[in-house]
Amino acid sequence: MLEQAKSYRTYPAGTTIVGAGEMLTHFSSIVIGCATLSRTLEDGRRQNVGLLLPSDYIGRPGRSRSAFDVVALSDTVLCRFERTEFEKICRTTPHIASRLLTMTLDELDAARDWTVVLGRMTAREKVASFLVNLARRQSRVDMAPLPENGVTVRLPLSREEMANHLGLTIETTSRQITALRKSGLIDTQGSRYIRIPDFEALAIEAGDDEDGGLIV
Amino acid sequence: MLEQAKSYRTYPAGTTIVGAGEMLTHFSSIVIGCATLSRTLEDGRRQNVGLLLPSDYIGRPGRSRSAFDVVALSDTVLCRFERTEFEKICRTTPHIASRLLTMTLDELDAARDWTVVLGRMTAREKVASFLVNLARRQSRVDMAPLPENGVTVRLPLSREEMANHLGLTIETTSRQITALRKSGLIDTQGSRYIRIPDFEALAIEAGDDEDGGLIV
DNA sequence: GGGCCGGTTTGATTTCGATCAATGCGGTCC
DNA sequence: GGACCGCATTGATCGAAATCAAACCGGCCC
Repeated sequence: MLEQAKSYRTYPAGTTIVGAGEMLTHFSSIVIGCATLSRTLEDGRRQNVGLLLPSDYIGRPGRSRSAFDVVALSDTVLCRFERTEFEKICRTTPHIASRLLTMTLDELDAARDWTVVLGRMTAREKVASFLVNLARRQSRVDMAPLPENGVTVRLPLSREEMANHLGLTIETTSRQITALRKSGLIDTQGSRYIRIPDFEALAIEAGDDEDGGLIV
Repeated sequence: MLEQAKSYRTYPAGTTIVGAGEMLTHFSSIVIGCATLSRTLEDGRRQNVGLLLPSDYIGRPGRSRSAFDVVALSDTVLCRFERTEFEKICRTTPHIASRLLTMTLDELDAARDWTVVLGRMTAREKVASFLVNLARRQSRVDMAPLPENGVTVRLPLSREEMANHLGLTIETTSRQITALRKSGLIDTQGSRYIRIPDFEALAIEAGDDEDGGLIV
């Protein structure tokens, strides 16, 4: 059933996997790599609405077109099911459907959490929140708990893509990273690696009252 | 089955239906009224992450606590199912589960759309977007198509709640409404009624390239 | 009526992030 | 090596929205 319908496909970094409004022939999940879900306004303003990491899925049963652009940030391998085939599987395998619902509800919570960041946080808090979220997700993907002292995060995005995620410009994003470094909250190693010496301290800077449990 | 497990409950305007982090004993849907889904940061900043109108639901199978505050804006009647009972129904009635998935996917798209508004739009565009969205949703609830000329929207929220929805302050929200009125894009009748003489014009102001079809 | 009270509007000023504009930095190609 | 190119950082200035502060308005109670 599931096994037979499965196929894999690789997208090089920078490729558009699906454009907004285009047909989504497959339901896929990310095996390796990283992609963004974004929208571009006519005048060129762009906003990322999601960051897809391994185990995240693309596409949805019952909707044939994508509402957003899906762009591979790094070389990305997708595990794919033909959409109508997948819908059939959903109907006949309650367990899959229920798992999908749980994942979707989690994504909904994450999207709403992000809404708070975009609507009410300062540039500094936005950057701090993003790093905290990314560190949590990466530790979850790696199946390793956050080390007590010193986490290193690999940024899968350029400054421009970070800015699009945060609703900021490249310049302010860069300035805030510099500012966080000067405050001793982070350490930079090239532009793609950030070490967080005290995770709790950064989480506080992110205005994150919640206990950042790994399992959400 | 469904019929027997059902109960109704009314919440007066201003009441908190569930607080963030509290137990969610029921899965409910709004019958009459209007509620917000919001989060408050320690320093008092507040962001609405959703506006719940009739037919929207509150709660989720598989999660016992609410991630957000749910507050009734007007007197609100909920149709409720005991949560564990509802989960049982979901497992045994694939049709319900699949309907719930569709609704959740729609909410996810809406949350992501809103993310774009919060992240990249100006105050004027935010207010215009909100009015356009609200008009579309109200016309859907009323099951009536948007009249070609002149829609009147009843705002179920105060300026403060609008500001919390838009990631703005009360003052800028109010100023933008005044500005849209002076531009002839809207007409105000008291602070809770807004008439939109030319819906398309307002949609353009909202940076809305999409054809705002009623059925999404 | 008059006074109060909550919400809304309007005004003056400040501030944070955007914009405009260099400069820096690492990699690659000649 | 040197020139170039794409990205990132830093600097100077501008502007949109926040903040501070004052009217305004409608409803309600005395």
